[in-house]
Amino acid sequence: MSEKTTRDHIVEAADDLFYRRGFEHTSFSDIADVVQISRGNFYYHFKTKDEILDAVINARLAGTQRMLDQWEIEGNDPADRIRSFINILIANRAEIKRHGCPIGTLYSELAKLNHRSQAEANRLFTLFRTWLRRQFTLLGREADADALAMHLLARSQGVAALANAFHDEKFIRQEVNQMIDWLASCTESAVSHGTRKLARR
Amino acid sequence: MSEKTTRDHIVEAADDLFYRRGFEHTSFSDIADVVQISRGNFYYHFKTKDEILDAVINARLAGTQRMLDQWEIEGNDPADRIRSFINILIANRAEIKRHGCPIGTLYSELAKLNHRSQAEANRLFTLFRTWLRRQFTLLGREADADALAMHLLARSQGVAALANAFHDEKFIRQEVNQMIDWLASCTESAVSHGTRKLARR
DNA sequence: GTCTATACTGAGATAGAC
DNA sequence: GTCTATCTCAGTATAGAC
Repeated sequence: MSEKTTRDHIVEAADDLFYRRGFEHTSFSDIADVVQISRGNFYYHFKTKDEILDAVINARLAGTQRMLDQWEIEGNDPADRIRSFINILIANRAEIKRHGCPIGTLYSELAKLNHRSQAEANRLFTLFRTWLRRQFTLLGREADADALAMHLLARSQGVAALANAFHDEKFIRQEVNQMIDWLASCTESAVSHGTRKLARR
Repeated sequence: MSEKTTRDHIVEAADDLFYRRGFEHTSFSDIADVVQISRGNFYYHFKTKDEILDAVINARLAGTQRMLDQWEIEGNDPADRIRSFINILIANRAEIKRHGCPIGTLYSELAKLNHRSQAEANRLFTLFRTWLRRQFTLLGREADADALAMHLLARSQGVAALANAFHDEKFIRQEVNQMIDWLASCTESAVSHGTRKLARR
């Protein structure tokens, strides 16, 4: 099983093109060229372009969830898992430099279009927010876990935006280091504030 | 003098619409409706849509420069001036919540379109970056002035992006307070590092 | 300087053959 | 499931009258 269907190929190509060129600026012809099918054939798989967008968002949601689950398994402690999040900036630095953050730029575009799938796209952010919030709670910062999660999300978004604008990978590394330091200071203050004792190795 | 010409009205309307709906998603008809002229009349003032975009970017550059000059006059010291920058997030919070940062979202869109005016749009970022860098230098942080300027720019971008995604003004206030605190800590460390003595009132 | 009318293009979408 | 042919529409842009 798990032979890729034409539908899968369409979603995959659309995902990539929506990231690199934007949703509105990607035409059926663009996707058809990549997938090597005729434009007409699209409508067997999707009734509208918006349906393709929803399929792409769902694919990204599923992929993101898988990644978070993986981090949950791999990370030895919450701080370790949060570092996995921070490090996606490094892992994807080349693409981020060229095209920004796939989540942030998609949301931004849909907001301008006042597109009905804005809320769906926002769920991508929420996935990270909720996951980070839980990690910060486990870190002994339940009082401000959500604020810390949002803070870290915002910094990542900002770094991606400027790395893109200035085509600067070194800036990503600089800021990632600062975020790692910031995370360490979060852990310390949690312990020193005594909100919760944490086993640290 | 300084009666607004039709051309001025077009640029003004386009500026607003490009911010709220995006460049590509704004049509000549949209602008014509606002300015109350016919579509045909456009081409007396601008030969192409791209020319309107350039005019909009130039208008934004001029407006930004005026604002920075004003802050330079009003601010009593560099820290005060940098706070003026941070506080635009508060001043524009309602619009940011609805449409994001006008500079960041425009750049992001043009990057996806691979538009030839990307570089022009980036000059908006550079204007802030250079100005902030000078303020941090005056603050006694010449060694890392540019890194601090980029850091602050990135945080502003991130805050705008998430405030937009989550429609959350309170988050803007939270983060602005943190940035003000961060700025204070910059000043302290500059003084304690003794890189430069600063007259502080 | 502003208008109306219109050309041209590329987009999303449909119909129906294979 | 995939194709070709075609429709419709919105968008940019042009021509030429006023």
